[in-house]
Amino acid sequence: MQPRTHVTLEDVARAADVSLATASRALNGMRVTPQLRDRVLAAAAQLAYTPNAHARALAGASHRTVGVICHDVTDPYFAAVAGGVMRVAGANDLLVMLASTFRDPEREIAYVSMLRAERAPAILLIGSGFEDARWERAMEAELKPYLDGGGRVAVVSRHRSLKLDSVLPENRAGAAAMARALLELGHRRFAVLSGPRALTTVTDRLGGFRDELAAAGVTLDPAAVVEGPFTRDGGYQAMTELLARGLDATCVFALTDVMAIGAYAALRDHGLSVPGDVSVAGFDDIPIVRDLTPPLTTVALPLQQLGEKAMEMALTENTGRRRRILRMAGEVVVRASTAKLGA
Amino acid sequence: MQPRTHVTLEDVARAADVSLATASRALNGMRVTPQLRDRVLAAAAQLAYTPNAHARALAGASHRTVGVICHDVTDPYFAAVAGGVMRVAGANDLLVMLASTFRDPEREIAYVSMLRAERAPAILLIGSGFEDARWERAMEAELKPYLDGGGRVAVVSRHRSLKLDSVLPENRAGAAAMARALLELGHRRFAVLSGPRALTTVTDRLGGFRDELAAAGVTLDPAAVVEGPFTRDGGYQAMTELLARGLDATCVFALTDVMAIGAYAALRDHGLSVPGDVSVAGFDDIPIVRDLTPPLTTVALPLQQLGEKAMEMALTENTGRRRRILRMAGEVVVRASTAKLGA
DNA sequence: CTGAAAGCGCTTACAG
DNA sequence: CTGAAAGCGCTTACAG
Repeated sequence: MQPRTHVTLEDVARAADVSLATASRALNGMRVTPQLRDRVLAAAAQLAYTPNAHARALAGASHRTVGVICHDVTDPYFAAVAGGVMRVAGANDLLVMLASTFRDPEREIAYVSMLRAERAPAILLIGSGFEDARWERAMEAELKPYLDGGGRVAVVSRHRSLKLDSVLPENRAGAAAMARALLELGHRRFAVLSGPRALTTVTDRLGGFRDELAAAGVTLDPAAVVEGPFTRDGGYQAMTELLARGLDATCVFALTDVMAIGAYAALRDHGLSVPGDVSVAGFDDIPIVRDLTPPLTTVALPLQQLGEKAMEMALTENTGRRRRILRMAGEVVVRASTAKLGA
Repeated sequence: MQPRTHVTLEDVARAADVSLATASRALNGMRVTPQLRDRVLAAAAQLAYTPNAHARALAGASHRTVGVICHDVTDPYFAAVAGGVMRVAGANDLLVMLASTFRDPEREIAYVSMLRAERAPAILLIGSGFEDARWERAMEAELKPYLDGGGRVAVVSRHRSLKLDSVLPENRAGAAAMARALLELGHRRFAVLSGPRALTTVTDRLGGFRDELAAAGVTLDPAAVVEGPFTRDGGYQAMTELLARGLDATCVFALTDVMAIGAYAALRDHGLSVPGDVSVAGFDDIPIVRDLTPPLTTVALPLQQLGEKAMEMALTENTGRRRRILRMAGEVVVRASTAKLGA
């Protein structure tokens, strides 16, 4: 911005007829004679003074703006988590810089770099990491100096390689629990709407689901696992593809609620009913799935809490000698989208 | 953050054996002998140097972080608009500081103040303003010095009193068009799920709807207008209240899609079907309403564009002598939630 | 093209 | 408690 007429501390000090130091102290609530304090405050108000946050940060005062990087604010999953982050941030008088990578790994690294430049006291990384060695190295190259400089980083739902304080939804266990619940309902033939294999969330959920089925003697046909983007349209496409291949399953497990929503639409467009013709299950429990018809069976994650805990973690010093990991369990919620099959 | 070991420009200059000025110029892509430039870049990379954004801002370089204030990131409406904002911001290498007021007027003003302190080159206010004289005065007291200091402000869907560059959805016209569409379908008895009267969006949409009905000789019974928060649960409560009063309408108009979603749930819980027992219409066309059962009739607003245009407006100088206003029309999309009544 | 130096607006030891 | 002064890390006229 082209500063034109910015009121500075010096203006306030002059108006109150005190020194710069006294004006600064009065404004920051440090010990100052009440009389002087009042004069300073009055002058500041009168001049509509706002301190320059950059000057403060440069001069050593702590900066109250934290950075949050997510894939896409538009996605209900991230919106819910971000909501939790902002709640805690607001309660702590912190401003949040929220960046959307739109799932571009390069951009994610660029944002960390910008946040580093901003000297944000904390950075939150929300969302699944990429399983890509080159990306990991580049990310570490950014994070390392940031951490060395005293920066705090916390992560929600990340990959194993970055050794950071983390809030981890129990994706594997949640998917396994879903497998059991579905088996319990009598299903034996499954299909999966999967996301990009490069995402750790995908490998965890898919692995947990498949292994639990295997433990029950049910094998998941690789041809019944279709990959698509982690979006509503990705779910639509994947479901359509599955249908084109000749769906041979009584139940479709979408690795994400958002994908399940797309699957609903694809099934509807093909004249198939849920759960009459095929059952559908999801993962996450984003708020809207309760309002779908039928309400979606899913693995409920405490989404808002995920964000709150990560923010709290980043705000509190890690006194121990190793990284902190907070695991958050998911809970299967059986709703009307999954049919109980007769014996 | 307690800076411990921050690499500074001086470190880079020393490592490259050049002056501070040359290091700065090389890093900022200004004319420098290729040889020196290479040395500086190499040193910077080697040291993992990141410039201190605060120092740059203080020294007069423009700051690349803009501020966005919305009511609630969690709300699909704001998420969609914010998505548009972030797209344009990302394309311009801008970082976005996104704040959520959670609909607290005080907090909104506090955020503007913080953004002002950050010397953000632009501030976007997303969402309906409050029709409250005290609040307006306080807001103006923050905004005025910010604008005088060269700050840019653009607003999406705001109130009339703040004379700012604005992107305005045509709420009144959209609601009127919806009234016509509903009359066209044969409806004559209406109810409205309204939001807080203090929001300008509410007065516009409600007014447009009511006036258009009146023009057709249909009066909207005041008792058929129920007020609730602009949330899913607010819609649920309002619809429930309406039912308790003894619903005497063939069609319910929710001033917001999010409220309509709550209304669906309330109707379902009362064993009423849409549109069999009662028709429902909304406003906004948030992405999810296409996937509801039945898909919702609504006034479609170009949500992402609202955000994009506002960001573009804030990024481009207002050369004229008066504020810019960009009106964005809504379009009625009739889907399956509204029945056609026989003659 | 390059460098020495001033200055951006604060905070905080350091004296008094 | 108060004030003069140094310093935070850059950028940018101003000389050369």
